[in-house]
Amino acid sequence: MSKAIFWHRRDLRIEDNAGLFKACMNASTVQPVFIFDTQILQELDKNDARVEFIHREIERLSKEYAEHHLHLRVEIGNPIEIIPALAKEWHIDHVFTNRDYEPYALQRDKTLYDILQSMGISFTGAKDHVIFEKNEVMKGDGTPYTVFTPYSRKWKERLSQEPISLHDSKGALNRVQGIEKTPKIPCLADLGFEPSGLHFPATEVEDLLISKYSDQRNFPAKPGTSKLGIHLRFGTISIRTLALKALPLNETYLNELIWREFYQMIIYHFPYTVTGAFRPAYDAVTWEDNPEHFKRWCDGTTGYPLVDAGMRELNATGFMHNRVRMVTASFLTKHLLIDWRLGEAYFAKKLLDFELASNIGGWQWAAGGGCDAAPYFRVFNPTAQQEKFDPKLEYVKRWVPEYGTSAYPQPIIEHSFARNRVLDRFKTALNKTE
DNA sequence: TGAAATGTTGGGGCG
DNA sequence: ACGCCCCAACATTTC
Repeated sequence: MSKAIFWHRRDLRIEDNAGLFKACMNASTVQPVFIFDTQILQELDKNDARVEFIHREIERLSKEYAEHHLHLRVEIGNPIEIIPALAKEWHIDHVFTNRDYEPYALQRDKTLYDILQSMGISFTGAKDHVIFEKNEVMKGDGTPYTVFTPYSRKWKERLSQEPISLHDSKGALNRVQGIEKTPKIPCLADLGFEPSGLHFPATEVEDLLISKYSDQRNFPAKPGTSKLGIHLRFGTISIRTLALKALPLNETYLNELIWREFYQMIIYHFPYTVTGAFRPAYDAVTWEDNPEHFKRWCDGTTGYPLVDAGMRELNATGFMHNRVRMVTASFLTKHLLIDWRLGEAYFAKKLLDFELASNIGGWQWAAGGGCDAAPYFRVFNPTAQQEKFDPKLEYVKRWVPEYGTSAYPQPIIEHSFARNRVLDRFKTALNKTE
């Protein structure tokens, strides 16, 4: 008759939840817990929409549990203190959770593991956030891949050998009882946060959108992308469910899910890439870091319409179309010669779907110096990108209504000058360290 | 998951 | 008919 805590973190659902299923199979009492981690919250702005999103999903999750005669316990504070305190209060034998691979989480979970072990309590993680974890798709010689294409080939090969199976965690709830008798959820204000006013994407995605994804995804004016990033980030949809759906429909869409796992694998095996270039020679680049230029990039007033539209979309919605993410990142690093870390931090703050590994990977791809990055001499022409991917200026006009009038600023920098400057600057940096 | 510079080809105008 | 030039259009190379 063992008693367990199931600790929700980035898996805010009861369906197809690997760790929850494991808990229900190994204990007769399973008490679900969620903690608003003040270590994380204190870093954020008061109107950070992601906290609002989590709060909303916690309310939903709590209601779902109530339908299964369980009541989610919600706490605010430091998990390293709260989990052991609850475990003691409830005479818990096991703590189950789903693994989180970010550096902060790994450190936190290691500390908690030691504390619980000293109390005689087991702490067990499950694979839930990815199809294949960091060590499951490796080269023949046992070292990690650093190039996407062969990685994805091996990933798909492995998938064909061990098909995805879903966990009936929802059904398994019927096997267990909880501890809490009533739901109690803090309101957003209790957390010190306020509503953002932003709209959150739906969890549903049409088969048709996935099928058309390859053709439509590059055109930011079209609803070609699924916007499921935030749901994958917080586990309000299951990666297994999504991959099963995408598998027969569109390989290009599936590849995007594989990119996500590729970058998580990279950041685990090469943790220095959180702060430095995958190829360290690129850390020798001398950046301009002009604060006035950075501000105009953030505000979307560079005088390059596609760049400005992208930044304004980000500022207004917490989302930016993927094609435009590449264009804005390229513009900041290569045209303005501003350190990719500044752009990365800005995206981290603004993007609802922010995922550390993907953001780092994407920025290093754009700046050069990443693993499997575009060579530094591939410089996007922001005007040509607009002509190719938003030829009718639909997207531009949506976000930059004054484009084409005298109210719209002149380009902050001339294209061919910037292009020659960045080619020269990178070449110098790379020669220096040879 | 580029773009620009440079090279090649071939059709048409023209003397 | 022929050579020559021009210049799209496409291909290749370079950054």
